[in-house]
Parts: sequence; C-alpha cells; structure tokens
Amino acid sequence: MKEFRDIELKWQKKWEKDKIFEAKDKGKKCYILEMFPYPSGFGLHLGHTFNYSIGDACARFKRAKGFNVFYPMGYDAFGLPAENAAIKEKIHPKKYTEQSIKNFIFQQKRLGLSYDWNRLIKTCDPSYYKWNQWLFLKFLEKNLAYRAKAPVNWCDNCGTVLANEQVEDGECWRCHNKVSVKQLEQWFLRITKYADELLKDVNKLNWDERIKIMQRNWIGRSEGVEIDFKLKNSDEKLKVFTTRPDTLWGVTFVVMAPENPKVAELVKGTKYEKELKYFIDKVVIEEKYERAAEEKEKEGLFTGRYAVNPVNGDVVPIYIANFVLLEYGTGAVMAVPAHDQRDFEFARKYKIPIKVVIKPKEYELDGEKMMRAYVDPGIVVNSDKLFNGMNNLEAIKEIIKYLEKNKTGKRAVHYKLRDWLISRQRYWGTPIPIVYCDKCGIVPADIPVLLPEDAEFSGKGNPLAKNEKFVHVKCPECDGNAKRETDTMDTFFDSSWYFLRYCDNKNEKKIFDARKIEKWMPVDQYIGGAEHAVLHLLYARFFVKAMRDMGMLKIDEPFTSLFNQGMINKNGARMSKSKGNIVDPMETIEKYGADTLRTYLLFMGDPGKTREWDDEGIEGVYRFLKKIYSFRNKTKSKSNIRDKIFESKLNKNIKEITSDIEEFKFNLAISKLMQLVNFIYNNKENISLGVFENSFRKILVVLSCFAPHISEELYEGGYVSLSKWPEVEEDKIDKNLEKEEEQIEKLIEDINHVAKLVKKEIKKCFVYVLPKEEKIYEDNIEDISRRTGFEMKIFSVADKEKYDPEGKSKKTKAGKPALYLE
RNA sequence: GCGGGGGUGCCGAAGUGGUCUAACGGGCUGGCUUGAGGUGCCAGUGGCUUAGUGCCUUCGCAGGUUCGAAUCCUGCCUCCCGCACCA
Repeated sequence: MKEFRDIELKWQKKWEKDKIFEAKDKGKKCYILEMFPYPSGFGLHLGHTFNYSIGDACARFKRAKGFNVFYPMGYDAFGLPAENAAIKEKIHPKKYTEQSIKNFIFQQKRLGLSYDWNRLIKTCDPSYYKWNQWLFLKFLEKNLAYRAKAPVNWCDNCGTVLANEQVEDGECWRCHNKVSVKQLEQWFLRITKYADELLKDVNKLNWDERIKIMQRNWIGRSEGVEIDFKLKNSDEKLKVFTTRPDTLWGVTFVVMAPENPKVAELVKGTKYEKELKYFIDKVVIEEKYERAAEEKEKEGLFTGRYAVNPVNGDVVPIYIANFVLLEYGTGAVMAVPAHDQRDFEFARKYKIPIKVVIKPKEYELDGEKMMRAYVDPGIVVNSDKLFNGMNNLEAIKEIIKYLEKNKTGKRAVHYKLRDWLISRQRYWGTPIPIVYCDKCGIVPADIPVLLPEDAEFSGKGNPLAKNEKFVHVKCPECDGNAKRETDTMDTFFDSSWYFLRYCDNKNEKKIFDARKIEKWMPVDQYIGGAEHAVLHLLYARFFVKAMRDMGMLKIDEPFTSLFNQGMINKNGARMSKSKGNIVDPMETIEKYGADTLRTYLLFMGDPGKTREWDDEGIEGVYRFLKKIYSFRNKTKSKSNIRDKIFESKLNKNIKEITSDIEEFKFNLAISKLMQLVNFIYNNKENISLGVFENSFRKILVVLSCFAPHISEELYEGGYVSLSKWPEVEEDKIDKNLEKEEEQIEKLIEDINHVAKLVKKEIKKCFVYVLPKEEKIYEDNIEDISRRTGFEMKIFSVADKEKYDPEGKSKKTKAGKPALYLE
C-alpha cells in the first residue's frame, strides 16, 4: 500500500530531524542492545529484522514506561567474508564493508528502528580498532595475553587458525570445512584464569537456561585429585587426575595420552620403542575430533613399564591409548575398568583384570562376568579397611583427605575451557600490535598499527605477510631492524567490548570514560541468537572481568538479561539460498510496509522458539493495521451504551499486554490488541467519541511498540514515540459487564443458529428474558438487531403469558433467554 | 547415553483443573460488495441432530487421580536443541 510507505518515510524523516531517540540525561537508565551485525553484502536478512523488531519493541516500551533508554547500533565490520569477496570479486574489503554498512544503515532506517544513531561504531575504523590494540597491550602487560607454541585448530579453507569455540564437531564454524591440528606459535588470551569466576557468575545471570547450561558445559569444571603413581624401577612419578578417588583400589592399569612427551622418555631404549612410535604417529595423525568421538574404538598399546599404586602398592601396567587426551588433566589417567565404561572396554579388549571396589547395596558384582562398568553410587569394598563399607560419595572426601595427609595426592580442579587463541592469518582484522626484534624479542608496537590499504588479495596466504613496507620496522626499543607481527586478531576480540565503546564512542583520548560506563552499563537487556552461546557471550564476559581487574570499570558482568530469539523457518526448513526459501525483508516491506513486517514477525508465535513463516499469514496483520488505519475517519457515535464494556476490556487488555511485553510474549500482546481493535470496529457506533478518542490514544501508544509509523500517523498531539505508557484503571475493569457481554454474544449466536435451522423467512425475533436482565438486553437491542438482521423485541418472562400465550417461544439455554422467531 | 524444550482443530499459534470445540491469525465454504479480479463486509467451518443448543467425538498414545483433565500423575511413542570417551 503506497499510503503506508509514504507514512513510514514521512515519520522516519521526522524522527531523524527531531533527534527524538537520542539518549537523555534524565530518568532511570535502561540499556537495550541487540548483537551488532556483521555487515554482509547481502543486506539485512529476516533474522536481523526479527532481532531488531524485538529490540525496538523493548526500547519503545521502556521509553514509554519512563526510562532513559540507551539503544545504540554499530557494525562488526572486520571479518572473512569481506576479504573473501576481495579475492573473488576484486573489490577491496574496506570498500566492500563501507558499502555494506551504508546499505545496512539504509535498511535499518527503513525499518523505523529507534536507535540513537549518534552512538554508531564500526570496528574496522581505526578510531575503534586502535583501542583493540591498546587493550591487547594491556592484556600483555597483565600477562593475560601470551604467545605460545601449541597444537591449534587449522581451517585450510579459511586459511587461518581457529579458537576452540569456533570448531563445531570438528568443523570450522564458518565454512564447515574439516579442521586439522597444527603445531604453531600463536597469541592466546588467558581466559582460563577466569574459568572459575565465569562459571560461578553464570548463576547470577537472568539468561535463558539453555545458554547458561551451554556455558557451564563449555567451561567444564571438574573437581578431583591429582595422585602420584611411582614408576617401577625409577624415582620418577607419574601424575594422574581423577574425580573418582573412591575407586583408587580398583586401578588395574594406567593410561597415558600417546603424544604425552613423557611417553617417549619412558620407553627410550626399550624393545617397545619402535612399535610405540609407530602407534603414536598413527594416533596423532588422526583428526583430533574424530579421535575424541565416543563411538571410536578404543585402541592402545602396552609401554613395557609399570606404575605403583600409592595406596596399596599394586604394580600395574602402563598403556598408551587413543582415548586419553593430552590437553585435559595431566594427560594420564588411572584406569578402573570395573567402574568406568571406557576403561572397561579397554580392559576387556586387552585382557586386563577387572577389580570391583564399589558394589550396589542389593547384589554382588563379579569382575569376570560384568557386562559393563558399574558407575552408580554404592558401597566401598576391597579397599583399605579405613574406607570399606562406606558410601562411595562419602569415601571420595575421606580418601582425598587421606591422600593429602600422606602427601601422595592433592586436591585439583581442571577445566575443559582452553585459552582463547586470537591470532588469525588474515588481512581484514585488527593488526596484532607486536614487533619481533632480534635483540629485544617480543616488543609492543607503537599504536595504532594501521592496516595498510595496499594489499594483494590472491587468496594465498596473508596479504600482510607479503607487504614488505608493513613487515619491516624499526624496533620501538632499540631502533634496530625488526619485523612486525602480521597476524590479525580474531574478530571476536572486537565484539568483546563494543557495548562499552557505545557509551563513549567519540572519545579520542581514552578507550572510554569510566564515568560514562558507570552511567550506562551493564546492558539491561541484550537480544540475539543462541549461536553465540559459547563464543561472543563467553568472551565478552571474560573481557569485562579482565577489564574490571585492570581497574577500567566496576561491573562483573556485561549483560544482565539476555533474550534469545528463535529461528524462522519456511516450509518446515531453515531458510537458505540453496533451498530457495528465503524471505527478503526489503521485498516484504515494499509490499506491506515495515509496520506490517515487524508486527507479523512478533505475532507469528513465541519469539523464543522456532517459528514458521507463512506468506499468507502476514496478510492478517496487514488487514489488522489497515483496520486501525481506517479509524482515522471517525464514525459518528450514535450511542454510548458500549462505553463501559469497552473501557473494561481496554483496561483489562492493557494490563495483560503490559506483562506480556515484559515477558517477551509479543504474540499475545498483539492478539489482545487485535481483540480491542475488533471490538471497536464492531461497536463503533455505540462508543461515545470521548471514550473512543481517549482509549484510542492509549491503544496507539501500545501499538507503537510494534507498528510505530502508523501509530505516529494516527496519534494526535505530539509524538506517540515519546508518549507515556497508559495507566491501567483497575476500577474500570468490570467482570460482570464482561459476563453480560458474553451473554449477548451467546444470544446472537443462538438466534443465528436457530434462524439457520428454520428454513423459512424470518423477520422478527421476540426474546423473553429474566426481569433483572431485561435492561442488559434492552440496552443492546440495536446492536443485536444489527448483527442478526432481525427486528428485535425484548420481553420480561414475567409478561410472557401476556405476549406469548401459546408458548411458542423456547428456551435457548437453561436459565437463558427464550426466543421466538416469526 | 545425559540435560533442556515440544507434540492442541485444515495450518500457524494461545490455553496448564470447571467458564473449552478451545483466544488471535491464516486457509477453506457460502452470501453481499464489485463490470470482473483484488480489496472490503457478513456467516459458517469435528460428527449427528434439533425450534433447538441435545448427544457423541476431539488437545501425540495408553492407563490413572478427580464430581470434573488439553491442563495433575505413571508408562510409552515421537520431534527439536544442547552436551557427550573430560578421567
């Protein structure tokens, strides 16, 4: 509809001109934030549009509720797609990105989102990324950044290394190429230093439980004990980590990770050396992620060496096996086949004895005959007399104490979380501000280290490494010849603190002013997809904690509340280009307008769940908005008999809508708005103008959360976007009236029903009602008459004899009106 | 395997002890509007039956609790999403 389009453009212009969405200084602050987008060349997709429809609804709602809303937008502008476009289409990433951002801004403005555009940031802008570099050097100074050689994930397709969080099922999270493991010297951030706090503080967050569980799983804390096993015929010790010290007496072998450097030492010069080396090479070559799969056949090899169990002196063989990982724990485990399924399978395969040390209360276990490991709680047996007979969970605590007392073991906590690898062998990112000097070693570079624009995008290797002018520098310390680091930072570095920069986005002297952070942070409501559960959301939490410890800010957590939007499918499948089931937001806006698209996205269903897009479903919302728009031509009110019932419904619905919005149940809020609008529509002649106008203003304020343009157009006296949220007038909510309303609806239904059954011409309808109800029906007689198409007459049953002596009328329902059609 | 969330009418989706054939929207059928199409409006949309609102059936399946269940309990089937040899 052209009219909607014109209205939308008109108000978008006005909002911008009058700067009505800029954050103010007055009122309680409320920071609402959507995960900022990567500006791809394809423009907004439906997921973005949905994300912003939610955020904008929140922002507008909070603004109406009197909050000083801070609602910024920016662009996560560094990243691979721009560089890949450069390789493919010979367009410079900078140009590509700038064009994309321009397009994104245009499209977002076309949606009518109420951002404070003054706060705009672009991470590829030197005024932003120089603070990345500044932060990196701070991290370096505090020993939170370090360079190390380690086995790292390499994606051949992307031509770069990846962080652990960016590998999903052994595949690159971006391109789904199989990831391989390489030994490389790279830059890491010491996120593991915060593992414990990151885990503990998850409990404080008002986040979706799913995301919290994912974070807990990812951090993967396990509490246990490190136990020293002496090596037989040696003074050396082998440290193992276990969470089950209660099974220590059941150890029948020890297993080491094949690549554990200690293995080579152990077998050096023995007859096993050659065979082991062969096996180790084979295992290590296997993809790390395949090797770690549960279904993977357990394989191992005896090393020829033995270890001594410190608690009972048992001499047990040492194996290496593919299921033991070097990165976790100590890279060596004590194996208790009776009570661990992996160990059990391994023991059966290599004919190692199985010794039961925990037994269930009800029956006995036999190591020879067991079909699988017994892993449930039970009673300690066949162990030291100090512990035999104890409940095993109790025994864990006691045995740890015992080991610590005897200095053979020590309490320990291990995490699955690894340090964050941030080096990327790509051009379009923040240069890591480091210089390598032959004399001085690793030296912080003078910042900003600007990304040189002249670069060649051949698709082979990092263009920065080939840029002689960039690489060769003087050492900032000794002025001697030195080389620059040519890797850039993982773009998740950029997004780990962007929400802080919004608070002071134009500061040239500092990363931000602490007072401004204090004013706006933390983010009160963050909105985005669940795909960042253990990526961005974990990194950002880490940054805030690290920055707090560096005295830069005072908060512990960046995002107080988090809402995860669900996916939008079409034809039962996730939208994708290959399936050809993409819904283009801009095309939809062309057809129906932004208000319709936004309202429909929120009306489709629970925004937290996966929902189904329906090309025809949007029509309903479109009709709804057109219906509201038709109210601009006010109809003359003939009577005011529906005023009270309308006001009752209005207040009841607004009350419910308010809590619906607070709980992100926009679909319910919109359906209640529809009910109100339908009621007005069906009763417009029976609602007095004063009540209509007053109520309609309230409805428009509510509607403006979803369809701001049309609300603005219909609202009189100032901006609806700056209006106060309607107060609920409790005293106007009248349950009896609602009941009467229902009665009338039922009567109309009955009349229509009967009229349909009687296959003759009907003109008149006589209704006999209880004397006390006479007035209700009498008051609504015109309405009933209009809606049934019959001439109505209402009589009291008391007078029934008089008007209906033959008893032609029949009851509609027990105690309800009787009626007679003629 | 573990953890979390689901399965409601032709479809999307509300509803968590009575007001439920079940909000809201879509679709479909009939009627009106219209030169036609679109739009818009009205009515209907589980079955049977009826001057009559009565009976039966229905909220994944099967049982149970209750005067009463889509809603509570038990078992099962099924879909989705996380985690998964972590010692």
